[in-house]
Amino acid sequence: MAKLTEIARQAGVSVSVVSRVLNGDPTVRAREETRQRVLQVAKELNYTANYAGRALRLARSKALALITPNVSSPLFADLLAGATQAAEEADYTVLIGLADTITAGSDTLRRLVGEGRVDGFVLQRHDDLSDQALESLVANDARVVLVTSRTPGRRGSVVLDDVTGAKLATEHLIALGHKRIALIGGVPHSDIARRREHGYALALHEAGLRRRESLVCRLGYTPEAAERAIESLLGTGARPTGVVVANVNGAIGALTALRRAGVDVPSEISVVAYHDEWVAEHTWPALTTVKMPYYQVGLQAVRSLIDQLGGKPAQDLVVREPKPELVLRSSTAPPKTA
Amino acid sequence: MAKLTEIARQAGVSVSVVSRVLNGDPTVRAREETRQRVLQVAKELNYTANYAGRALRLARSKALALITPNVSSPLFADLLAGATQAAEEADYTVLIGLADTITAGSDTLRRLVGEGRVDGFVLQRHDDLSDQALESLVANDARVVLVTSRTPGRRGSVVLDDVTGAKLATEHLIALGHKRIALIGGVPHSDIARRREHGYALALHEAGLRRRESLVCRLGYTPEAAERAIESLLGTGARPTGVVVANVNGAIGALTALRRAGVDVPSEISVVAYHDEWVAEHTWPALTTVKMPYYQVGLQAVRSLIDQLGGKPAQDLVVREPKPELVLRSSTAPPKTA
DNA sequence: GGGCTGGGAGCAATCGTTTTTTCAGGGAAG
DNA sequence: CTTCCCTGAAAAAACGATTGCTCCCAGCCC
Repeated sequence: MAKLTEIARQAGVSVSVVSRVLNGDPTVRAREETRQRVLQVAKELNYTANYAGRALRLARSKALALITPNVSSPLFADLLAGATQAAEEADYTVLIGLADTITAGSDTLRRLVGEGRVDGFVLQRHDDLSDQALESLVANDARVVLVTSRTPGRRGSVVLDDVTGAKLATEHLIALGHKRIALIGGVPHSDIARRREHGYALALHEAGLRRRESLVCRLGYTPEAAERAIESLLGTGARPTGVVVANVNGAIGALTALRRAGVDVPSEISVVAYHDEWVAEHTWPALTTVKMPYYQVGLQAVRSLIDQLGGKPAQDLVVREPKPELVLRSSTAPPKTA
Repeated sequence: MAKLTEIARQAGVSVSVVSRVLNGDPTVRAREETRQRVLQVAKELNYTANYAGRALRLARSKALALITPNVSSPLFADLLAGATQAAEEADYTVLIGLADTITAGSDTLRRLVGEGRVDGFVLQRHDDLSDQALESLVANDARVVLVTSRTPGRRGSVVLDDVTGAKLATEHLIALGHKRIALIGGVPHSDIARRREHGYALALHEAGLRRRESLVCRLGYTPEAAERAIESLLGTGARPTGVVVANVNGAIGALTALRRAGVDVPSEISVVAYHDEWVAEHTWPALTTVKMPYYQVGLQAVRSLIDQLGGKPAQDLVVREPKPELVLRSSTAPPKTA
């Protein structure tokens, strides 16, 4: 690879001039002619700045890590795409870290920033990771932006408009005429789960429907949890006619459990899922979902993190645009008139 | 962050001694006592080597990039897990790059290695990426290991035992008594698709069954492609009673198309998918699949890449262990006796 | 003609590691 | 009493890019 010295030699100037010209330093004092020559030689030699040299000098890696509990979700793909876009705009590189290798005692995150490999984190925490556990993972002065979840304190965050999204899903069932609507939500201590439950409750309240505690399950977002939730809901005396599942993977599990129990969807029970992904189109029946703007979350999170690195205070943002969108498929229908 | 000089000062020795002690340099000459003191101070100060300084000096980043067309697949998650494991063993870091941002003219990959951000690539190419296009993406002297696919020439590769896997899937249908077995395969020019088709053909041949060209579709691995394939298969005079779909996502699309056409699975047509993932358990009917050892591919690929970085020649490997495994679910059954 | 200004460009320090080279002192061999 | 070698450790030279300074020179005013 061509180095600065090489370009300087061929252009007949000193390295400092080359560096300044290439970085567009406004304080450079060089004739236009010289500037062009430098640019020309750099292009000919196909120059790319050595990353280590720059990072060493600037004490900045211009890289950030996106930490997630699971990469294998189309939702994460969206988030990643947004993050990558924002990073590119600011000439940053995105590393991806898997949170399941980052257990409580792990110092992976500390090392990442300690070694200067990354300047900061965008962190999507697992539902089970408490605020304290989170703090124990990252160095005190590390720059962090949490996505989809919040944490009290000085870390930044970018979350979805969970209230509106969950409300939209619930309102869809209400509009169809459902009165007994269950919620299969996240684990109780999660702030995400609380917001979604709030949206659900809000929709019921505004429609003048009673919210029954027996219709709310809080077992988590996995298909297995949703299967157990369905079993429990079917066991109760007054079955729901509609179910809001606060996660699309859970909804897939719910469909499986309902099928196994011989309950037809949507004629006996309607199911609407929070989050949209391609597989929702291929379930049986195809899932009606609420699509949330994950791309935007990734985009904002990285922008916010870069702002933070630039010295601005951490922010807590809510992504409201584009708005949550109902994707109508075949898993919802009016309830059978009793 | 503590630096070498700081440790040296506190331990009362020079930086060079600290560096060598910390790196376990066998040629270091220091009294055991001195060595212990250095180690002690380093631990107290919680020292982590600055990555940029080291990379600059060694002209090695100790990082490698895993490039993939889509992260959002459980299969990729397996691959990643294996790759991460192998990387960790050798003290390397894994970056993930998205291939869809890497179009033909893109210099992303060149820059990655040109800037010295990574030492080499593990590359999972999109089915449509030809050998030439691939070569145009990476610098000539870049170290590359291709996964699941091969390329002629000096790049390394690690592939699945596609022949055995596809053969296993086909043999399962044969064992159930099927005689008219279709294949929904990959695009024609792909080496992966060719191997899988070969496995399919081999199974038929060994069972003394005729291979009919009309029963082989080569449209690719997407759900949409498989839907079209099903439509075309159903339109032919002599319908198959069993279908091998060379990719699980395709199989999901196939189930959708069959359902739409009113064809019952498995009573009218059996479907077996290549690759296993969690959602296969939640389709209707649940998909019988062949599970392939992706984790091992990731593991071997990174090991092979690191070997290559160490100066060993590139290798072409086939992962045969653990063996392809048939996961029996509900999408396959004996054919209706005509 | 001396001092000042401002344009044009180079010097050299610096970032944190690694690694080669050098050096001082002491003990053993001749 | 030299001469050598060995031990233990320090000094110094990279690696490549950035940036505050310095230096030089021409022109201009007084």
